[in-house]
Amino acid sequence: MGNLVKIRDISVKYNVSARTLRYYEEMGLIESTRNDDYAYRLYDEAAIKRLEQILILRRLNISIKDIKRIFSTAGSEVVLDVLEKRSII
Amino acid sequence: MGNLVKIRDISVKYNVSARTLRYYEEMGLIESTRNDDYAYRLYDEAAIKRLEQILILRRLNISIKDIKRIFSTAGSEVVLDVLEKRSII
DNA sequence: GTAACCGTGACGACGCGTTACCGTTG
DNA sequence: ACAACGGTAACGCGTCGTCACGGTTA
Repeated sequence: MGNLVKIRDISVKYNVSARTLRYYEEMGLIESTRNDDYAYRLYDEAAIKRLEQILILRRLNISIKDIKRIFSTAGSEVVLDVLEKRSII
Repeated sequence: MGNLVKIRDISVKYNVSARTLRYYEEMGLIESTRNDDYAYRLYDEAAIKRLEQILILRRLNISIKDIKRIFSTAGSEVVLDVLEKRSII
């Protein structure tokens, strides 16, 4: 259930550099959990789902800032769901 | 009918620099007519409409290349019409 | 202990869209 | 004289790559 994944695993699985993942976090697009007894970034299910959406939007050439706006816009879940279901691009 | 407009008039009306307009043309986004007896760029209705669409898409942060792709994609007129009618942004 | 890993911070590169400057041309 | 032309340079921004260096984990 509480499946926490390290940055490298994410990086490999989604073919995104760790640098990019940290950058996305720095830009406020994604969040990682961090325990006190574990100094590294850990990603939960929600974060991973977020990342998948980000990657879809990035593939559509949408800028980080616009993605942020999309996430912080009410009703965007619908759009994101559509983008997820339909294989656009 | 055949209302041809000079670059400066376009520039003023749409608040776009003449340089940018030439750049758009160079990138293949827009076309200007050019008479033999008049060495300067002239824009017809179609070109102006094009430009309006370009400006809308640019305001949406869509790159020049993507705009080109949109223009050269069948069925994009619908999308462009929608964007025109609805005041997105 | 020793690899392999991750953290932060900084610097740099590249592309893009645009502006600024300039001499030239109509 | 006044536009518009087009070349080059430069800018600001965004998205990372990369390196250094030190701490952490397996």
